[in-house]
Amino acid sequence: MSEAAARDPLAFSALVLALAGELVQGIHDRVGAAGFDDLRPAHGFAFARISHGGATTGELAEHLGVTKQAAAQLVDELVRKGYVERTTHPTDARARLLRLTERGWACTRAADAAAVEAVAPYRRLLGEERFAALVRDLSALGPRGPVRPAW
Amino acid sequence: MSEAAARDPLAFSALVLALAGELVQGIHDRVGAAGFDDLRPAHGFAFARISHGGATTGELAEHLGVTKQAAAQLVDELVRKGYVERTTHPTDARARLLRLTERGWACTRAADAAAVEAVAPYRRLLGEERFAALVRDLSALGPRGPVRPAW
DNA sequence: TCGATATGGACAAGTTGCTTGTCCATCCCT
DNA sequence: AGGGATGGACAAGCAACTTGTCCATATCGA
Repeated sequence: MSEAAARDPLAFSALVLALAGELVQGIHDRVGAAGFDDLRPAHGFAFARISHGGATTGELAEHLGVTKQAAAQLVDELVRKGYVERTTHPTDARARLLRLTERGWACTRAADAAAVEAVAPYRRLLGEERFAALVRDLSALGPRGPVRPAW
Repeated sequence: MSEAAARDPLAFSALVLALAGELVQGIHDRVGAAGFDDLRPAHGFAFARISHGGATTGELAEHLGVTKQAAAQLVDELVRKGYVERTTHPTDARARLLRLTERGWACTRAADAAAVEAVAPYRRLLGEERFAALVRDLSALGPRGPVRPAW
């Protein structure tokens, strides 16, 4: 695949997709092993948004690239499992501000540690210098949009 | 995000995932615009496997990371839409060998062209040299496993 | 060569994570 | 104050998957 990818954009895309899948799976597995085994990757993407100063269900929906009903359903589940709490919104009585509970924060920390471990083999494989260059170039590409594949 | 990604493996993973999503979506949109608008990205991943010398439903299932029932369902749809045909397997009377029809090949060619276009902006952004380095490093990471995110 | 077990695939039913559709309360603008 | 926009809840529907079961054929050991 290595040589093919250099010439074939389709293979290149598959490569990026497969890498993303491995990273997500690797993180998910480790987070599960750390005791948070009642979550799916999508929940982690939600955490990332909520932890960043709180969020409303609508903002979460946009961030995840799904309808707000789907986001509300996901939030329901997180509340029921004790990771998230709905508080009153400071400036909008209609909205509810989502915040992480202590368990939610613990899971976030576990995910951070899991990500370090999941990325480590790749980091080692390339060496620090080439890995840094990879991160730099990927960042330059600056993909923006929902963090979750939308298809 | 650029600077964060350099230090935060979680952000790095999100970056790779978002890029993969953009590439897949970009290819999918262009293939649809080329007249093959009755397909989903998963179908494309199936084409890639079938075009490579044919495949059985079971092999396809493994390649996609789903059960063979799911793969059979997907194949049914592709046959119904005229992209794939089931032929007898040369050495195993139980199995059916899947092959692309002419329409299937046309779609594969369209996907190739679409991938070139979808990748082009990124290629331009980095320049040929850095892009080649990116492909080389990604290839070196050598992710293997189902092409479809399994979660 | 024959019997036991494994494998490819079809058929059926159930699950789930999303969708669209509808409604109400609250906000914002004039 | 009135009217449209927005955040969110409730309900129903759907599509892509799953598990479970069965049959035909293949493979392997005695």
